[in-house]
This record gives sequence, structure tokens and C-alpha cells, in this order.
Amino acid sequence: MKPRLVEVPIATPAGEFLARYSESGLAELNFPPVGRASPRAAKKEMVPAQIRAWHRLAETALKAIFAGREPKKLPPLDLAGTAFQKSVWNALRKIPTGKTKSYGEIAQAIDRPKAVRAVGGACGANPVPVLVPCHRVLAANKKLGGFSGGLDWKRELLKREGINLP
DNA sequence: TCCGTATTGAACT
DNA sequence: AGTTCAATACGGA
Repeated sequence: MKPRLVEVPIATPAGEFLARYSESGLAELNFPPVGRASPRAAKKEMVPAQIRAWHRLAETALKAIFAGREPKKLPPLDLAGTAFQKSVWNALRKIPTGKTKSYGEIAQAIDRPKAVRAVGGACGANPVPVLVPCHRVLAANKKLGGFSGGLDWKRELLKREGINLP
């Protein structure tokens, strides 16, 4: 039986994100729901101290990224996925703030040079956007490609990191 | 096993 | 310069 994730909202200059924590770390992060406050945010008093500590880190890191800076610390991540997906997400985290990579480069980084489309799939399956910077991955010709939360978000995030797109 | 995918690069208009 | 197409790896049904 699946342990219920604790949901806690994160306020950012770009809206209210929704973080979900498992017993071992941050498991999911959602973009702000369109024009609506989070329906069922956990009561903060019921959130375990451990998770509150993680939440503080997550909030700080998120705000740092929105300010275009590299986050100093991240909460532990509890990412559910296949080995392939995890290796992709791990590679994504190595992209420094303000830089971009192509799907092909990610594929090479995980030693599967031809799995470019699969890399795209793994990016789309990324449970923790922004903190795991799936938005810094562009197509080979510097085109935007796609984004789970909507391309507007991708543009916005890149812009805040000082990345200029053609 | 078949289908879709947040790709890519080359071949054609 | 824009469009079509095959190759390709992986995950979900």
C-alpha cells in the first residue's frame, strides 16, 4: 500500500507550487494550478518536522532558481522511476543554472547516444520539474521542444536564468 | 507486441 | 528555408 504523500504549497513570485513529500524526500512538484489556489493543502501543523525542514530547503532552492541563481542546497529527492529515467534525471541535475543542453547531449551523457527520444520521454516523466532542470534541455537546433507544464513555463524559466532564445 | 514520444539528421520540395 | 521521413530506445497498455 502506498504511503500517502504530504502536500505542502510553495509560494514563489511565479505562483504557488505544490510539493509532495514521501518519507524519504521530495517526491513530486507541481506547477501552480491555473487560476486557482491549491484545493487541499496539508495543514501545516500536521506536517512532520523532518518534512518541514525539507520543505524549507525546497522553497529556498525554488526561489533561488526563479531569481536566476544556483540553489545552494536541495532537499533529498525521492524520485520514482525506472533505472533509465533516474540516470536521465541525474544527468539533468548536472546542467548548471543558465546553461542548456540538447536531448542528444543528455543521451550521450548517460552512455546511450541513440536514445534521444527516450530521453525526451524521461524528461516528460520527471516528477520534480525546475529543481530537476528539465527546462534546460532544448532540441538540437536550439528549438524549444516541449514541456509538461506548458511551453510558456519553459520560456519563463529560461528567461529568468538569463538564457536568450532565438 | 504494438503504439506514442518533450528527437535527430538527411533528403526533398 | 520549410517539410517529410526513417531510425531509434524506452515505457505503457
